[in-house]
Amino acid sequence: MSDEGLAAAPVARQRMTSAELTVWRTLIDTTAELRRVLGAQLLQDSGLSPADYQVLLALSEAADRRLRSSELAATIDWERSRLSHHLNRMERRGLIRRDDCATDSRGSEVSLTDDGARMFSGATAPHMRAIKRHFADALTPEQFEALADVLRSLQHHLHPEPTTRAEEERS
Amino acid sequence: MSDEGLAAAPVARQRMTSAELTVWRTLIDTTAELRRVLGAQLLQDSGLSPADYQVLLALSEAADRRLRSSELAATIDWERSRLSHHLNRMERRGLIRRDDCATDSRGSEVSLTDDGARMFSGATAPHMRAIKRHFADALTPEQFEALADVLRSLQHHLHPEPTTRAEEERS
DNA sequence: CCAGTGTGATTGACGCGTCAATGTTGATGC
DNA sequence: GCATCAACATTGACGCGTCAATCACACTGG
Repeated sequence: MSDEGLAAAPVARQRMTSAELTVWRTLIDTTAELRRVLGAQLLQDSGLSPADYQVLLALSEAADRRLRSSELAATIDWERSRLSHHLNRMERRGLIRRDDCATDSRGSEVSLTDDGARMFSGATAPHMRAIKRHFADALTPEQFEALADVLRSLQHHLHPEPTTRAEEERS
Repeated sequence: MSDEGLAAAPVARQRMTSAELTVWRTLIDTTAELRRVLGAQLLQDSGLSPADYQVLLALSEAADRRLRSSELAATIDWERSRLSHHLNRMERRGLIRRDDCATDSRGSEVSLTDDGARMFSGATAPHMRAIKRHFADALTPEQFEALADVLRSLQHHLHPEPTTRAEEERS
Protein backbone atom coordinates (compact mmCIF):
# COMPACT_ATOMS: atom_id res chain seq x y z
CA MET A 1 0.00 0.00 0.00
CA SER A 2 2.71 2.50 0.88
CA ASP A 3 5.02 3.72 -1.82
CA GLU A 4 8.11 4.70 0.09
CA GLY A 5 11.27 3.87 -1.70
CA LEU A 6 9.57 3.10 -4.98
CA ALA A 7 10.16 5.17 -8.04
CA ALA A 8 6.95 7.11 -8.46
CA ALA A 9 4.52 5.40 -10.78
CA PRO A 10 3.61 7.54 -13.78
CA VAL A 11 0.20 7.96 -12.18
CA ALA A 12 -0.96 9.80 -9.17
CA ARG A 13 0.87 11.88 -6.70
CA GLN A 14 -0.56 15.32 -7.03
CA ARG A 15 -3.95 16.44 -5.79
CA MET A 16 -7.01 16.69 -7.95
CA THR A 17 -7.58 19.92 -9.78
CA SER A 18 -10.71 21.79 -8.90
CA ALA A 19 -11.88 21.26 -12.47
CA GLU A 20 -11.72 17.53 -11.92
CA LEU A 21 -13.62 17.83 -8.68
CA THR A 22 -16.26 19.92 -10.40
CA VAL A 23 -16.68 17.30 -13.11
CA TRP A 24 -17.08 14.66 -10.41
CA ARG A 25 -19.75 16.61 -8.59
CA THR A 26 -21.57 17.43 -11.79
CA LEU A 27 -21.51 13.79 -12.76
CA ILE A 28 -23.05 12.75 -9.47
CA ASP A 29 -25.62 15.53 -9.45
CA THR A 30 -26.64 15.08 -13.07
CA THR A 31 -27.06 11.33 -12.86
CA ALA A 32 -28.99 11.73 -9.62
CA GLU A 33 -31.33 14.15 -11.30
CA LEU A 34 -31.80 11.88 -14.29
CA ARG A 35 -32.64 8.99 -12.02
CA ARG A 36 -35.05 11.16 -10.12
CA VAL A 37 -36.82 12.45 -13.21
CA LEU A 38 -37.05 9.09 -14.92
CA GLY A 39 -38.12 7.36 -11.75
CA ALA A 40 -40.91 9.82 -11.19
CA GLN A 41 -42.01 9.51 -14.79
CA LEU A 42 -42.00 5.73 -14.61
CA LEU A 43 -44.04 5.74 -11.44
CA GLN A 44 -46.55 8.12 -12.90
CA ASP A 45 -46.83 6.26 -16.20
CA SER A 46 -47.06 2.80 -14.75
CA GLY A 47 -47.23 2.72 -10.97
CA LEU A 48 -43.89 0.93 -10.86
CA SER A 49 -40.73 2.07 -9.12
CA PRO A 50 -37.37 1.63 -10.83
CA ALA A 51 -36.72 -1.26 -8.47
CA ASP A 52 -39.98 -2.93 -9.42
CA TYR A 53 -39.08 -2.45 -13.04
CA GLN A 54 -35.71 -4.09 -12.63
CA VAL A 55 -37.22 -7.12 -10.96
CA LEU A 56 -39.98 -7.48 -13.51
CA LEU A 57 -37.54 -7.03 -16.37
CA ALA A 58 -35.31 -9.81 -15.11
CA LEU A 59 -38.27 -12.10 -14.57
CA SER A 60 -39.80 -11.49 -17.94
CA GLU A 61 -36.51 -12.18 -19.65
CA ALA A 62 -35.97 -15.38 -17.73
CA ALA A 63 -36.54 -18.73 -19.33
CA ASP A 64 -40.00 -19.81 -18.28
CA ARG A 65 -40.59 -16.41 -16.68
CA ARG A 66 -39.48 -17.72 -13.32
CA LEU A 67 -36.23 -17.62 -11.37
CA ARG A 68 -34.78 -18.91 -8.15
CA SER A 69 -34.53 -15.99 -5.84
CA SER A 70 -30.74 -16.25 -5.68
CA GLU A 71 -30.47 -16.21 -9.43
CA LEU A 72 -32.70 -13.21 -9.57
CA ALA A 73 -30.53 -11.46 -7.03
CA ALA A 74 -27.43 -12.27 -9.05
CA THR A 75 -29.03 -11.13 -12.29
CA ILE A 76 -29.85 -7.69 -11.05
CA ASP A 77 -26.90 -7.50 -8.66
CA TRP A 78 -28.84 -7.01 -5.45
CA GLU A 79 -28.17 -8.30 -1.99
CA ARG A 80 -30.35 -11.25 -1.23
CA SER A 81 -31.93 -9.62 1.76
CA ARG A 82 -32.81 -6.54 -0.19
CA LEU A 83 -34.49 -8.70 -2.76
CA SER A 84 -36.36 -10.64 -0.13
CA HIS A 85 -37.76 -7.47 1.39
CA HIS A 86 -38.69 -6.12 -1.99
CA LEU A 87 -40.34 -9.34 -3.08
CA ASN A 88 -42.45 -9.23 0.06
CA ARG A 89 -43.74 -5.84 -0.94
CA MET A 90 -44.26 -6.84 -4.54
CA GLU A 91 -46.03 -9.99 -3.49
CA ARG A 92 -48.41 -7.97 -1.33
CA ARG A 93 -49.18 -5.85 -4.38
CA GLY A 94 -49.81 -8.93 -6.46
CA LEU A 95 -46.98 -8.36 -8.93
CA ILE A 96 -45.09 -11.56 -8.32
CA ARG A 97 -45.63 -14.93 -6.67
CA ARG A 98 -43.33 -17.20 -4.71
CA ASP A 99 -43.54 -20.96 -4.82
CA ASP A 100 -41.43 -23.59 -3.14
CA CYS A 101 -38.73 -24.87 -5.38
CA ALA A 102 -39.25 -28.41 -6.62
CA THR A 103 -35.64 -29.49 -6.71
CA ASP A 104 -34.32 -27.77 -3.59
CA SER A 105 -36.60 -27.42 -0.62
CA ARG A 106 -34.54 -24.55 0.74
CA GLY A 107 -35.09 -22.44 -2.30
CA SER A 108 -38.01 -20.47 -3.59
CA GLU A 109 -39.06 -19.73 -7.11
CA VAL A 110 -40.24 -16.31 -8.10
CA SER A 111 -42.60 -15.85 -11.00
CA LEU A 112 -44.64 -13.12 -12.60
CA THR A 113 -48.33 -12.93 -11.94
CA ASP A 114 -50.58 -11.94 -14.82
CA ASP A 115 -50.97 -8.57 -13.21
CA GLY A 116 -47.22 -8.19 -12.91
CA ALA A 117 -46.65 -9.16 -16.52
CA ARG A 118 -49.35 -6.79 -17.67
CA MET A 119 -48.00 -3.87 -15.65
CA PHE A 120 -44.50 -4.49 -16.86
CA SER A 121 -45.41 -4.62 -20.50
CA GLY A 122 -47.45 -1.48 -20.11
CA ALA A 123 -44.47 0.24 -18.53
CA THR A 124 -41.82 -0.61 -21.08
CA ALA A 125 -42.62 1.63 -24.00
CA PRO A 126 -43.20 4.85 -22.06
CA HIS A 127 -40.08 4.18 -20.05
CA MET A 128 -37.95 3.75 -23.16
CA ARG A 129 -39.43 6.90 -24.56
CA ALA A 130 -38.62 8.78 -21.38
CA ILE A 131 -35.02 7.62 -21.43
CA LYS A 132 -34.76 8.71 -25.01
CA ARG A 133 -36.33 12.05 -24.33
CA HIS A 134 -34.39 12.96 -21.20
CA PHE A 135 -31.09 11.33 -22.01
CA ALA A 136 -30.50 10.07 -25.52
CA ASP A 137 -31.95 13.10 -27.27
CA ALA A 138 -29.50 15.32 -25.43
CA LEU A 139 -26.38 13.86 -27.01
CA THR A 140 -24.81 13.71 -30.43
CA PRO A 141 -23.44 10.43 -31.78
CA GLU A 142 -19.94 11.71 -31.06
CA GLN A 143 -20.87 12.44 -27.47
CA PHE A 144 -22.32 8.97 -27.13
CA GLU A 145 -19.12 7.52 -28.37
CA ALA A 146 -17.12 9.63 -25.97
CA LEU A 147 -19.35 8.78 -23.02
CA ALA A 148 -19.15 5.08 -23.80
CA ASP A 149 -15.38 5.42 -23.86
CA VAL A 150 -15.31 7.20 -20.51
CA LEU A 151 -17.54 4.56 -18.97
CA ARG A 152 -15.34 1.80 -20.30
CA SER A 153 -12.35 3.42 -18.66
CA LEU A 154 -14.15 3.86 -15.36
CA GLN A 155 -15.36 0.26 -15.37
CA HIS A 156 -11.94 -0.96 -16.29
CA HIS A 157 -10.47 1.04 -13.44
CA LEU A 158 -13.03 -0.29 -10.97
CA HIS A 159 -12.63 -3.89 -12.11
CA PRO A 160 -9.10 -4.38 -13.36
CA GLU A 161 -8.79 -6.84 -16.22
CA PRO A 162 -9.06 -10.47 -15.26
CA THR A 163 -5.38 -10.68 -16.16
CA THR A 164 -3.64 -13.81 -17.38
CA ARG A 165 -3.37 -14.61 -13.71
CA ALA A 166 0.40 -14.73 -13.98
CA GLU A 167 1.22 -11.27 -12.80
CA GLU A 168 0.37 -11.10 -9.15
CA GLU A 169 3.41 -9.32 -7.81
CA ARG A 170 3.26 -8.95 -4.07
CA SER A 171 2.90 -5.41 -2.77
CA MET B 1 -49.14 16.07 -27.07
CA SER B 2 -49.99 14.18 -30.27
CA ASP B 3 -48.09 15.04 -33.40
CA GLU B 4 -50.54 14.09 -36.08
CA GLY B 5 -50.54 16.48 -38.97
CA LEU B 6 -47.35 18.26 -38.01
CA ALA B 7 -44.25 18.05 -40.10
CA ALA B 8 -41.86 15.94 -38.04
CA ALA B 9 -39.48 18.02 -35.97
CA PRO B 10 -35.83 17.38 -36.86
CA VAL B 11 -35.51 15.60 -33.54
CA ALA B 12 -36.90 12.39 -32.27
CA ARG B 13 -39.22 10.01 -33.90
CA GLN B 14 -37.32 6.79 -34.04
CA ARG B 15 -36.67 4.50 -31.12
CA MET B 16 -33.45 4.36 -29.20
CA THR B 17 -30.78 2.06 -30.50
CA SER B 18 -29.74 -0.74 -28.22
CA ALA B 19 -26.30 0.82 -28.09
CA GLU B 20 -27.80 3.97 -26.63
CA LEU B 21 -29.75 1.98 -24.08
CA THR B 22 -26.62 0.12 -23.10
CA VAL B 23 -24.76 3.37 -22.57
CA TRP B 24 -27.62 4.58 -20.39
CA ARG B 25 -27.59 1.46 -18.25
CA THR B 26 -23.83 1.50 -17.96
CA LEU B 27 -23.93 5.13 -16.92
CA ILE B 28 -26.43 4.39 -14.17
CA ASP B 29 -24.66 1.26 -12.98
CA THR B 30 -21.20 2.78 -13.03
CA THR B 31 -22.15 5.92 -11.16
CA ALA B 32 -24.07 3.84 -8.65
CA GLU B 33 -21.01 1.74 -8.05
CA LEU B 34 -18.79 4.76 -7.68
CA ARG B 35 -21.16 6.25 -5.14
CA ARG B 36 -21.25 2.98 -3.28
CA VAL B 37 -17.49 2.55 -3.20
CA LEU B 38 -16.74 6.14 -2.24
CA GLY B 39 -19.51 6.19 0.33
CA ALA B 40 -18.20 3.06 1.99
CA GLN B 41 -14.67 4.44 1.97
CA LEU B 42 -15.79 7.72 3.46
CA LEU B 43 -17.69 5.96 6.20
CA GLN B 44 -14.76 3.77 7.03
CA ASP B 45 -12.24 6.61 6.98
CA SER B 46 -14.28 9.07 8.95
CA GLY B 47 -17.52 7.65 10.30
CA LEU B 48 -19.48 10.04 8.11
CA SER B 49 -22.03 9.19 5.45
CA PRO B 50 -22.07 11.11 2.19
CA ALA B 51 -25.14 12.93 3.45
CA ASP B 52 -23.36 13.92 6.65
CA TYR B 53 -20.46 15.13 4.58
CA GLN B 54 -22.64 17.32 2.40
CA VAL B 55 -24.24 18.95 5.42
CA LEU B 56 -20.96 19.52 7.17
CA LEU B 57 -19.36 20.87 4.01
CA ALA B 58 -22.11 23.43 3.53
CA LEU B 59 -21.92 24.47 7.16
CA SER B 60 -18.18 24.83 7.24
CA GLU B 61 -18.25 26.96 4.11
CA ALA B 62 -20.99 29.19 5.48
CA ALA B 63 -20.20 32.63 6.76
CA ASP B 64 -19.97 32.30 10.53
CA ARG B 65 -20.23 28.52 10.21
CA ARG B 66 -23.95 28.66 10.79
CA LEU B 67 -26.99 28.66 8.54
CA ARG B 68 -30.73 28.93 8.76
CA SER B 69 -32.10 25.54 8.11
CA SER B 70 -33.89 26.71 4.96
CA GLU B 71 -30.73 28.19 3.56
CA LEU B 72 -28.90 25.01 4.29
CA ALA B 73 -31.59 23.03 2.48
CA ALA B 74 -31.34 25.34 -0.51
CA THR B 75 -27.55 25.16 -0.54
CA ILE B 76 -27.40 21.41 -0.80
CA ASP B 77 -30.67 21.11 -2.70
CA TRP B 78 -32.54 18.93 -0.23
CA GLU B 79 -36.17 18.91 0.74
CA ARG B 80 -36.66 20.66 4.01
CA SER B 81 -38.19 17.66 5.65
CA ARG B 82 -35.34 15.44 4.63
CA LEU B 83 -32.94 17.91 6.14
CA SER B 84 -34.95 18.12 9.32
CA HIS B 85 -34.87 14.36 9.77
CA HIS B 86 -31.20 14.22 9.04
CA LEU B 87 -30.37 17.06 11.40
CA ASN B 88 -32.20 15.20 14.12
CA ARG B 89 -29.93 12.24 13.64
CA MET B 90 -26.81 14.39 13.38
CA GLU B 91 -27.79 16.31 16.47
CA ARG B 92 -28.16 13.07 18.42
CA ARG B 93 -24.65 12.16 17.32
CA GLY B 94 -23.35 15.52 18.45
CA LEU B 95 -22.24 16.70 15.00
CA ILE B 96 -24.38 19.80 14.79
CA ARG B 97 -26.44 22.00 17.06
CA ARG B 98 -29.69 23.86 16.55
CA ASP B 99 -30.47 27.18 18.20
CA ASP B 100 -33.49 29.38 17.90
CA CYS B 101 -33.02 32.11 15.37
CA ALA B 102 -32.59 35.57 16.85
CA THR B 103 -34.37 37.53 14.15
CA ASP B 104 -37.19 35.14 13.30
CA SER B 105 -38.68 33.09 16.07
CA ARG B 106 -40.01 30.54 13.61
CA GLY B 107 -36.60 29.74 12.29
CA SER B 108 -33.73 27.71 13.60
CA GLU B 109 -30.04 28.15 13.13
CA VAL B 110 -27.81 25.19 12.51
CA SER B 111 -24.18 25.27 13.48
CA LEU B 112 -21.22 22.94 13.70
CA THR B 113 -20.20 21.55 17.04
CA ASP B 114 -16.50 21.20 17.72
CA ASP B 115 -16.88 17.48 17.23
CA GLY B 116 -18.61 18.03 13.93
CA ALA B 117 -15.95 20.43 12.71
CA ARG B 118 -13.20 18.05 13.77
CA MET B 119 -14.79 15.06 12.09
CA PHE B 120 -15.36 16.99 8.92
CA SER B 121 -11.84 18.26 8.63
CA GLY B 122 -10.54 14.78 9.30
CA ALA B 123 -12.72 13.45 6.52
CA THR B 124 -11.84 15.88 3.77
CA ALA B 125 -8.39 14.81 2.70
CA PRO B 126 -9.02 11.05 2.56
CA HIS B 127 -12.25 11.69 0.73
CA MET B 128 -10.55 13.80 -1.93
CA ARG B 129 -7.90 11.16 -2.29
CA ALA B 130 -10.54 8.48 -2.74
CA ILE B 131 -12.30 10.45 -5.44
CA LYS B 132 -9.01 10.92 -7.18
CA ARG B 133 -8.09 7.29 -6.89
CA HIS B 134 -11.40 5.80 -7.96
CA PHE B 135 -12.50 8.39 -10.47
CA ALA B 136 -10.00 11.00 -11.57
CA ASP B 137 -7.11 8.60 -12.00
CA ALA B 138 -9.17 6.55 -14.43
CA LEU B 139 -9.48 9.25 -17.07
CA THR B 140 -7.18 11.08 -19.44
CA PRO B 141 -7.40 14.87 -19.81
CA GLU B 142 -9.19 14.35 -23.12
CA GLN B 143 -11.74 12.09 -21.49
CA PHE B 144 -12.30 14.69 -18.79
CA GLU B 145 -12.92 17.26 -21.40
CA ALA B 146 -15.33 14.97 -23.22
CA LEU B 147 -17.18 14.03 -20.04
CA ALA B 148 -17.52 17.66 -19.04
CA ASP B 149 -18.96 18.36 -22.47
CA VAL B 150 -21.46 15.51 -22.18
CA LEU B 151 -22.55 16.70 -18.76
CA ARG B 152 -23.01 20.22 -20.03
CA SER B 153 -25.28 18.91 -22.76
CA LEU B 154 -27.29 16.81 -20.34
CA GLN B 155 -27.70 19.69 -17.91
CA HIS B 156 -28.63 22.00 -20.71
CA HIS B 157 -31.21 19.50 -21.88
CA LEU B 158 -32.64 19.08 -18.38
CA HIS B 159 -32.74 22.83 -17.73
CA PRO B 160 -33.29 24.58 -21.04
CA GLU B 161 -31.66 27.94 -21.38
CA PRO B 162 -33.57 30.76 -19.75
CA THR B 163 -34.32 31.94 -23.29
CA THR B 164 -35.22 35.44 -24.30
CA ARG B 165 -38.73 34.41 -23.44
CA ALA B 166 -39.93 35.33 -26.91
CA GLU B 167 -39.94 31.96 -28.54
CA GLU B 168 -42.73 29.96 -26.98
CA GLU B 169 -44.41 28.43 -29.98
CA ARG B 170 -47.43 26.36 -29.06
CA SER B 171 -47.14 22.63 -29.50
C1' DC C 1 -56.08 45.37 16.22
C1' DC C 2 -56.98 41.15 14.04
C1' DA C 3 -58.61 37.81 10.35
C1' DG C 4 -56.58 35.56 6.72
C1' DT C 5 -52.69 33.95 4.30
C1' DG C 6 -48.10 32.47 3.79
C1' DT C 7 -43.63 30.77 5.42
C1' DG C 8 -40.15 28.22 8.52
C1' DA C 9 -39.60 24.08 10.40
C1' DT C 10 -40.96 19.78 12.24
C1' DT C 11 -43.43 15.34 12.59
C1' DG C 12 -45.55 10.71 11.46
C1' DA C 13 -46.36 7.17 8.41
C1' DC C 14 -44.54 4.42 5.17
C1' DG C 15 -41.56 2.34 1.61
C1' DC C 16 -36.80 1.34 1.12
C1' DG C 17 -31.75 -0.74 1.82
C1' DT C 18 -28.15 -2.61 4.90
C1' DC C 19 -26.36 -5.29 8.34
C1' DA C 20 -26.36 -8.88 11.51
C1' DA C 21 -28.83 -12.72 13.09
C1' DT C 22 -31.78 -16.82 12.28
C1' DG C 23 -33.96 -21.12 10.58
C1' DT C 24 -33.85 -24.56 7.35
C1' DT C 25 -31.93 -27.77 4.21
C1' DG C 26 -28.23 -29.80 1.28
C1' DA C 27 -23.52 -31.56 0.92
C1' DT C 28 -19.34 -33.60 2.79
C1' DG C 29 -16.50 -36.59 5.37
C1' DC C 30 -16.17 -40.12 8.56
C1' DG D 1 -26.19 -42.65 9.95
C1' DC D 2 -24.48 -38.51 11.78
C1' DA D 3 -21.89 -34.43 12.80
C1' DT D 4 -20.29 -30.49 10.52
C1' DC D 5 -20.26 -26.97 7.42
C1' DA D 6 -21.96 -24.33 3.56
C1' DA D 7 -25.76 -22.39 1.01
C1' DC D 8 -30.77 -20.60 0.50
C1' DA D 9 -33.82 -17.54 2.02
C1' DT D 10 -35.91 -14.76 5.41
C1' DT D 11 -36.38 -11.60 9.36
C1' DG D 12 -35.72 -7.60 12.62
C1' DA D 13 -33.66 -3.50 13.72
C1' DC D 14 -32.33 0.68 12.24
C1' DG D 15 -30.98 4.63 9.37
C1' DC D 16 -32.79 6.95 5.45
C1' DG D 17 -36.04 9.80 2.08
C1' DT D 18 -40.72 11.23 0.59
C1' DC D 19 -45.18 12.76 1.12
C1' DA D 20 -48.85 14.76 3.52
C1' DA D 21 -50.13 16.88 7.66
C1' DT D 22 -49.19 20.02 11.42
C1' DC D 23 -47.73 23.90 14.41
C1' DA D 24 -45.94 28.30 15.36
C1' DC D 25 -45.14 32.55 13.92
C1' DA D 26 -44.70 36.58 10.51
C1' DC D 27 -46.90 39.44 7.28
C1' DT D 28 -50.64 41.93 5.00
C1' DG D 29 -54.87 44.42 4.25
C1' DG D 30 -58.76 46.23 6.16
